[in-house]
Amino acid sequence: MSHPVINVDLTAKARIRQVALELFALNGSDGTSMRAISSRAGVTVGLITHHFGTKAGLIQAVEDDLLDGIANAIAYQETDESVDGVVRKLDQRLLDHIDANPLVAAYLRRMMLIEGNGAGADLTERFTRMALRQIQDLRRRGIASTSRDAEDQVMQVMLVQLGQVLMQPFVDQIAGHLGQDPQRYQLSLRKTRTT
Amino acid sequence: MSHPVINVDLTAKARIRQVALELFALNGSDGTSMRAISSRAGVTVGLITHHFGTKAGLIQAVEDDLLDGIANAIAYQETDESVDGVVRKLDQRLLDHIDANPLVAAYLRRMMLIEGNGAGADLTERFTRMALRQIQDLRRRGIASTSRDAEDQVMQVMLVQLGQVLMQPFVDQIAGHLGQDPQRYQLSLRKTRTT
DNA sequence: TCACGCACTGTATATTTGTACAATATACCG
DNA sequence: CGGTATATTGTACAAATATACAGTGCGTGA
Repeated sequence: MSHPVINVDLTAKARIRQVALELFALNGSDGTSMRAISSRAGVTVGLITHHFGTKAGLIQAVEDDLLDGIANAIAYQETDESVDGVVRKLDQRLLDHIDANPLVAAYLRRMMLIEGNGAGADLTERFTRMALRQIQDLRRRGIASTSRDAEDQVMQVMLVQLGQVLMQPFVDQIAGHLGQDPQRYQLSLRKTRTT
Repeated sequence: MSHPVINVDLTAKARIRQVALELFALNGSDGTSMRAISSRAGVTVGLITHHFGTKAGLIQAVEDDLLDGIANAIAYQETDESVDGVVRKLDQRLLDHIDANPLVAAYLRRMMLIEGNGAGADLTERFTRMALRQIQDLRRRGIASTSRDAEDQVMQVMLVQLGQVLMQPFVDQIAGHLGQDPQRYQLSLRKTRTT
């Protein structure tokens, strides 16, 4: 109920993006009006169109930011040396980043799981390509296993790691309705290759 | 592009419900206007309000129908006798029914995975309670294992069976973007009880 | 100082939405 | 046949929406 929760440390443009991500993740981009964004960000609607042109432009900007954040999170870091531990580190960094940014998780969930055909397909494709690029980068540096092909490794991290994160609220919800402790139930995914 | 694909065998009321489910599953209930429904169903907007009162009433009716269909599909049938095979049969019937009604799967996916807080929470709760009722019915008839508690069995079927169905498009989509054969990758879920 | 660019505001507009309602056709029952 | 309930239409309306645009304030560099 505390609507004008605005972070004055950010520029108006950044604040708009931040609020937009929040509302998009919560209610979808279709379900959030520019007026709702402007009101929560403490600006006028006109400023949004000034900075981002159109609503589609704002969505684009939000997704660019989101993907940049993930790319940075899972990028190569100097501390990565050992060949075998690096894949586990990659997985962990992705999970940490999503854990630290629940709005990112919610947005990805909405887009990747539901809007598979349509608006979300683009984001899913960009995410997939980005992950593939990062893994190929690690391979070029000789610090990611090359025993399996890169595509297989991408499927692994996206389905198993990301998939579990995306599904967890579903588990919690059902456990809640059954009066069970959600902590006791965790979903473990594995991709089975039917050769 | 063949918009007026109307099934004249159905009453207008049933046709409205059918078209509504289709559009709701595809674009969400917020994303589909009553005019879009009326146009595809070959009726006027007024008729929808006449039959269902309001848009919320239509959504309610669509979900009632959907849950009824599932309840019938997984209900006790005379052919069920053996104690051990009946749980597998229950799983299979749920999968068959969802397989035969992809729109139901799409609607459930949207509601249960995304709108967990909000509109979809109600449907998820109703679904969960219905599943619990069915399993308790089987137990009362003595044809479902009572070694585990019913809640555990519900979690099993909902997370493992339903969860896999809901996630499959996600797998296919990523595999498609990686140029892999989606058939080769299947997601297998299992719930781990961290006691 | 002044002119220019940028952030920002407020208003106007056309479109879409859900709902309400009066009017008409149709079927059904005595 | 007559009449009443139900199915169906068409129109009207207020609210919300995205976008466009003309204007205002302000800092910065020449």
